Amino acid sequence: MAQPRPITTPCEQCPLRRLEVFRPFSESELAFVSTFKAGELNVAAGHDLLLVGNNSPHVYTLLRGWAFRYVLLEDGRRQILNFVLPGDFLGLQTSVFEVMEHSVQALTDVQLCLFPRSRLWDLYREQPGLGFDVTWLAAHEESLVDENLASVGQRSALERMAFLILHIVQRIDGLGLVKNDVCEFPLTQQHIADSMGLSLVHTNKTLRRLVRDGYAEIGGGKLRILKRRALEKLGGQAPRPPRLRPLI
Amino acid sequence: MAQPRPITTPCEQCPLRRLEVFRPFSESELAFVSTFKAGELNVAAGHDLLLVGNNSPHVYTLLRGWAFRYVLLEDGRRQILNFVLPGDFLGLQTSVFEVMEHSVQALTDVQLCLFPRSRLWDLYREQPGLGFDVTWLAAHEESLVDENLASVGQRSALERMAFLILHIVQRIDGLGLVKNDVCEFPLTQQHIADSMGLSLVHTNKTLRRLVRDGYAEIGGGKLRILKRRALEKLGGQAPRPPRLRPLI
DNA sequence: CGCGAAGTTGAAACAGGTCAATGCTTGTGG
DNA sequence: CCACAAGCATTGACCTGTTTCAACTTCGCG
Repeated sequence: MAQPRPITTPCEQCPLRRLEVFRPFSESELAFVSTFKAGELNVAAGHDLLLVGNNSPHVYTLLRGWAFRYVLLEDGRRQILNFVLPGDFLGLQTSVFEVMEHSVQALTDVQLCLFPRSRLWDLYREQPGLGFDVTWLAAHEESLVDENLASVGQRSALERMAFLILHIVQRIDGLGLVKNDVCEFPLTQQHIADSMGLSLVHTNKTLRRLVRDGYAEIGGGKLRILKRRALEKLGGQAPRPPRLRPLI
Repeated sequence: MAQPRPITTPCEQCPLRRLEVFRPFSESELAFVSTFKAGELNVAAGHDLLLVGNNSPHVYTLLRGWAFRYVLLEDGRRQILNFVLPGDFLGLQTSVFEVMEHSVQALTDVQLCLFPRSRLWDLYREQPGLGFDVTWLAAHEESLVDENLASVGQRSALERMAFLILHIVQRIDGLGLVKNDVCEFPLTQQHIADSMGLSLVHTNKTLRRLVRDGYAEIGGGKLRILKRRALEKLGGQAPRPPRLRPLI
């Protein structure tokens, strides 16, 4: 299920780093990250990367694939907090609070860069700019959850659906993975339901309606946006240009 | 409404810092924070401290009083993201993203410590430990929103109410402000409704029910916990010991 | 004393939940 | 190549938690 691997993708040749959403790194920053990286980890879809209550010796950057952060209530209800895409940083909580307060599960097969927690201190000490970047990533993740909370707390099922779709497309787009308004979409309806705080059945009905009314198409692991304007009006999403971000 | 003031509470005599929830600071950390602090700000209840889209030249620590972070949807619906209590750090987003993505409003009259954003870089450079603390605070805030999202997404109205009450009491307790299961509680039902994603009317009915069934008492700006055990079962909150935290 | 903000309460409407059945894939083993 | 199981999607019928609407009360304050 989870197997460490030698490094197949050195940081200097990281395919993500070439993307223009990621801020250019200085020589010394890149050098630091490069020695910071201790290995890679491949995990198959459906398996947990991090588990609530645990305390991993590593922190991670998602290199390939999709994952999601979630919590379980006592009785098994699951809330997906947000989806994790390439370039996102994972496991900060184990460094900061000693234990994870949520779990993270692979949605597709994923590949992660693995960094030893023990050296996180060095990062702050030797590369204050990267320290700031870690804060950036933490604040960024919070802003994702903020938006999600506003959606779940205030919007109707159809509005939430529109929001989720746009939100995901917007993020994927920043990674250069949207062509002609089409992108990968590996979520099952259960994932959608759990992230939006809706029942599976109602999610299905709402999704059907959204498709029937021609807003978008979903199927075969792909998503196609058809009426972007209308979706934006529904979901209340202003189309934002992707923000220049750090990549650790 | 908002008036800067000379410093009346030097960091060395900060009443918060004496509390045992806050981790002890070294001489040099304290010295840094002390010169970092540029002033104080007093804001009256009901006024905004930070406004979405704006970009304040300062970051803040809440010294006294309550506030809340919130976003407004286009049509005026409001989602309260979380409540802000003494010791919490505010305005990080203006440093990290250039603009705020949420607003912050004073719930009671509040007093804030004011730090120049321009020196935040110095903090990371000169005091890596404090840099890490800022990350800590960002991650902590996220964990508050995570819990809130799980509550709003998965729990029934009554459960959410129980969760909110316990959650607040737990946080206030860390500040030493709960005596005999009684604490200040300045929220109106509208605040509660907007934080839980419920209508005002239903919030009222649920709250009434909670009181009628003897779980807690609310009134006169005070909250009294009566059946803690039962509330914890309802709200799914394990009583956690307050975590040792940094205070900038 | 009177006004505005906050809290209460009942009745009716509806969004979304629950239950139950059916189909469609896909992968596995015989 | 077929049978079967397992996971996911779909749909209808019914039920209920929550919203909405519309009073009315209470409280604090100028």
